[in-house]
Amino acid sequence: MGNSSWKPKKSPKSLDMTEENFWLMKSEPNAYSIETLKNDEVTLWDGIRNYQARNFMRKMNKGDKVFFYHSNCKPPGIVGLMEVIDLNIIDPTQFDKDSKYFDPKSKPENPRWDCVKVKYLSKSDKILSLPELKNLFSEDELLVVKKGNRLSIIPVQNDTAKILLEKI
DNA sequence: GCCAACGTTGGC
DNA sequence: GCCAACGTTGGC
Repeated sequence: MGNSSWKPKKSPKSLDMTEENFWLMKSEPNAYSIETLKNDEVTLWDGIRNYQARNFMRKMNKGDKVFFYHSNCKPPGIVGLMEVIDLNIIDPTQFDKDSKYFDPKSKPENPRWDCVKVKYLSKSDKILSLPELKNLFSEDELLVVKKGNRLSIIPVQNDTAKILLEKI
């Protein structure tokens, strides 16, 4: 449960009507879990190799809230909340030959992949399971949790986000 | 620039 | 382990 009393921020950037305040990002807990983030406190959301997901990260603002979703596990669902604290960071793993995210087609003079930095806010007492999310999400939002969908980042509408915040 | 083949994701 | 639903690749 979050202790916070934050509100959707009113920064100068929010004059931009395309601003999104809430997002959902997926990670397999085997690869990176909410517990790991809690220990790390801060992490780079690197390794995203899907253009649409990358483009969503490019639309993020500092202070945006992100629902952390555990995928490919039992049970899948939202397990916590984090906050975007830094933007437009070149993903270092694309140039790391030892990384599973190494991209030989990406050149340092023209990097293909970038990402955001997030910080831990809270871990849910109880997982918000996929069946529950299917009832709460709009059609667009369901795209991220659809079977076989490779999109791992999606904007969450404010109305949906308010409901989710009550439940995590 | 089409599209068939292929690889990956991820719930079930 | 199955397989639907995608994104990517590459021959033409």
